[in-house]
Amino acid sequence: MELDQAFRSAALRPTAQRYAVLEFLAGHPVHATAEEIFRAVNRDDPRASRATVYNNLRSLAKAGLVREVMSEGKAARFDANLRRHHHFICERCGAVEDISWFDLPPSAGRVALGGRDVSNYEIVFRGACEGCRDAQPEQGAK
Amino acid sequence: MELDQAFRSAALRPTAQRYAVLEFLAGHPVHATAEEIFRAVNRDDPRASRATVYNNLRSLAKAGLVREVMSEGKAARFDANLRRHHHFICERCGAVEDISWFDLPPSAGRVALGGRDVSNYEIVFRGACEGCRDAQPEQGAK
DNA sequence: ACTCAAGTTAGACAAAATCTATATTTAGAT
DNA sequence: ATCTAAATATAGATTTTGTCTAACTTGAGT
Repeated sequence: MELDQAFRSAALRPTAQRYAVLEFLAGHPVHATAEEIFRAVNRDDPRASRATVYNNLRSLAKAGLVREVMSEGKAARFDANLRRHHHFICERCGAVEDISWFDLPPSAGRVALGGRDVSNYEIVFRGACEGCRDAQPEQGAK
Repeated sequence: MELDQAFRSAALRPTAQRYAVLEFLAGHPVHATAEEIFRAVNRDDPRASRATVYNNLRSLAKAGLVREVMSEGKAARFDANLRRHHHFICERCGAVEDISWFDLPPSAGRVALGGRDVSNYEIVFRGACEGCRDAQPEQGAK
């Protein structure tokens, strides 16, 4: 499976717990919180303590197999989508969706960025997702 | 002062505590955490409890005068939202800097965004800020 | 089999945010 | 000016999120 591949190329030991964390994230592209991952991993067998989940999220992140995505709520969220992508946040239902990658025109922001050395960027869009857009346009009063 | 203006147009009561929170954020564009705001506000007079600071950050955010900016650490960070802007995060020193606003070309991402209704967006750049770029290129071992 | 380092663990701890119940302030009516 | 209802503020308890510690387990290399 390609997860083994990922571990090998990252020179990271694929322990049962670590594997389970990565497997969950790879199979659930929903930007799970550490707590959700903890519960999911413990539903199946290789039990992992909270500390282990946090430890592994950190080692996976350091190896580049997972990344912590910025989020508005208090709990950190993680993502195993290794392809570059942008994000869309629905302001009505709170869903966070991946947007497939497109480049900014090379000139964009050249002036605004001044002497900074940009190695990466990401666009975060906000608005109404398809589901919410089709629902009640505003719900009047409340 | 323009803050009164802001309160009036948001139909939000400018209580001493609320005013102090907004004033601090407007005067310190550094993406403060709630804790920093709490301490700053209590250095001067109108003392505010922690709960009040959180309450006011939320009411100000709902009124659009302030916004919670996404951040990597665990503590939420806030920004007085008087001008639209992008962000730059230095991957070496962790600084978060504001980048003056520029629009995305209207066609950008049209396909990738599908049927979503975008009402706003923000670009987050990463890399080395001017200070870090000029410092040691990598620092060898560590 | 023995050793050492990496990994895991439970639970204590700390930090960040929210909640609760009460007190205070304010805007508007009288 | 006084009263009342709604909005706001408060201290402290509580919950949620994340980190730390110290003991235990595992496995690769010898």
